[in-house]
Amino acid sequence: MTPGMTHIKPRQLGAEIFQVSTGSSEPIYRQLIEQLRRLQAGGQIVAGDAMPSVRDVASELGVNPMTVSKAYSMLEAEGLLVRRRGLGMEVAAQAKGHSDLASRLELLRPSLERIALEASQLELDAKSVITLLTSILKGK
Amino acid sequence: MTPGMTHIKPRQLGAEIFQVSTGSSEPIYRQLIEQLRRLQAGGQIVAGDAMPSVRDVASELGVNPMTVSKAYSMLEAEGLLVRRRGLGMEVAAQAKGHSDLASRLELLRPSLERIALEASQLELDAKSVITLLTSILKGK
Amino acid sequence: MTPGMTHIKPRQLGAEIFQVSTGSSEPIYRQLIEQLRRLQAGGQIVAGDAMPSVRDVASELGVNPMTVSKAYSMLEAEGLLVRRRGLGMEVAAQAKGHSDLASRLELLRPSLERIALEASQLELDAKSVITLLTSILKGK
Amino acid sequence: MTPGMTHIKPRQLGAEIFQVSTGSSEPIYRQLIEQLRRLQAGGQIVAGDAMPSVRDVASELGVNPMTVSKAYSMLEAEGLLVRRRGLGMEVAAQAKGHSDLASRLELLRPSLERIALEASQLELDAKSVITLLTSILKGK
DNA sequence: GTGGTCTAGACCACT
DNA sequence: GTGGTCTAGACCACA
Repeated sequence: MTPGMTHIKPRQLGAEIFQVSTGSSEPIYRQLIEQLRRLQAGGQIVAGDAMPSVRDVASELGVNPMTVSKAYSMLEAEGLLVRRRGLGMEVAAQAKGHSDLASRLELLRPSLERIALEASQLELDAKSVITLLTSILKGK
Repeated sequence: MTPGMTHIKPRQLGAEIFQVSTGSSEPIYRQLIEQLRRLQAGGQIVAGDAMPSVRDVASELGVNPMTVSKAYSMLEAEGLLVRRRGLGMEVAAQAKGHSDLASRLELLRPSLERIALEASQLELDAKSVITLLTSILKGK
Repeated sequence: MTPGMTHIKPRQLGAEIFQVSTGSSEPIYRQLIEQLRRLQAGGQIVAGDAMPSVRDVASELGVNPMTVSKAYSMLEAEGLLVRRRGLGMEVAAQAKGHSDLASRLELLRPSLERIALEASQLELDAKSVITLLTSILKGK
Repeated sequence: MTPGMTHIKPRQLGAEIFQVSTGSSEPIYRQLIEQLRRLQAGGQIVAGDAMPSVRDVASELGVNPMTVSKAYSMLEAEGLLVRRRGLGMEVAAQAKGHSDLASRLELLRPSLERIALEASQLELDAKSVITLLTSILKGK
């Protein structure tokens, strides 16, 4: 491709964008839905990106295709994905796109409040919790 | 326990020790079980403490008494609670009791790892996350 | 029941509120969804009414329970139904309720426009179409 | 056909004879098939008329050429169209031709019965429905 | 009893 | 190849 010539062609996303824990009590299809919402809010997937096929995701994760399909369908109903008949799903143009930092932090707030509740039940001081979280965040 | 201070009569715990979110996909009975485990590891409930009655907890939380009863039964099977016929449940003497700081932190690690995953999907930097968590922990 | 004493108890809806044509190309679950939306807009089902169980509807219609469940889930996601854990689904309080005549007519407009298109392709005059529709409407 | 008026050369139909809604759950190829059946029953297309090319219809409607091709093939199998090698499809001589009014009305009956069902679910009175349909039919 | 989730597998519509 | 729909049947969470 000649430098200076930019092909604005949609990206094909791979099945590895998803990570599920089958042991969790959270339903798999819901894990997929919430991950995709975050990836979209974080700007890691953008309008026009082609989603990995239902079958690819299903075989990669070792789950039934219908489980993935259910997640895709609900994301389509919610407007985050659009179906291209016979071609697959892609990220909707309508999708709000990369949110600003404050909005994204707000999406994390409920999870952090849960942490705070658990920490208080465990009688953990703020410093210990922060230290551990910092090391986990840095380790990634 | 402060030396010189003797527990003569067991403490009666109130239903407010539990907080559940009925909207969550996590089963209510499991929320109850995990909260009680944390309260016990954190030393906030100790051997001999009388648990609030199934009926009180159920009405306080607005859930079905069977749900609370199921949690209590599973905690009894696990050895954390014991059933005192005619008196209700109390925290078992056998219960390991207050764990050390490192052990309690380990109980929080899975939740923190989930936070790290969500944060990375939201493209949030460590500093912002730490700042928000700190403010939430301090606010409590 | 003593006259003058009114029990405001929620009504239990029967499976016969639904009619599906399995031969149609419109998916069964979607037929169910759209029928329920109309019944609600028409005020024939109101907030608090208990929906017939998934199993009842499935056996009455001769379809798989998952098909009915899918319709119920999507109506729940859309806010028209709420799930009462262990008890079944009921019409949401939030549901807008009986719409006014003009709004309900608007819900019928797309179908009527389709009729107009088909009639024009069949070279049918307005009078004949109106006459036939009138007889069908009266026959009900 | 007016006496004295002779069709010497077949008419070339344009792609605009078709109208599809891609959002509908009704398959596009079926929408095409049914529209053509109606146009033929209504006498708007007659034996010998040349159908617009698959490519024209596809680009005009924004659908895949295979979809149009499939509809044409099924109409050919049904005998309504014939394939003229190198020239495209045309309306078959064998086609029954313009049906009488009663027959055409019967083709519309199923759609009207659906209207009646929807109207009853919306608790709409016959008069309102008739009034709206009349205005739509007149407006066209 | 209620609905929810998941699987395995079939068939369909569309590219 | 893509996703959609449906079935039959299993197991779970909750009342």
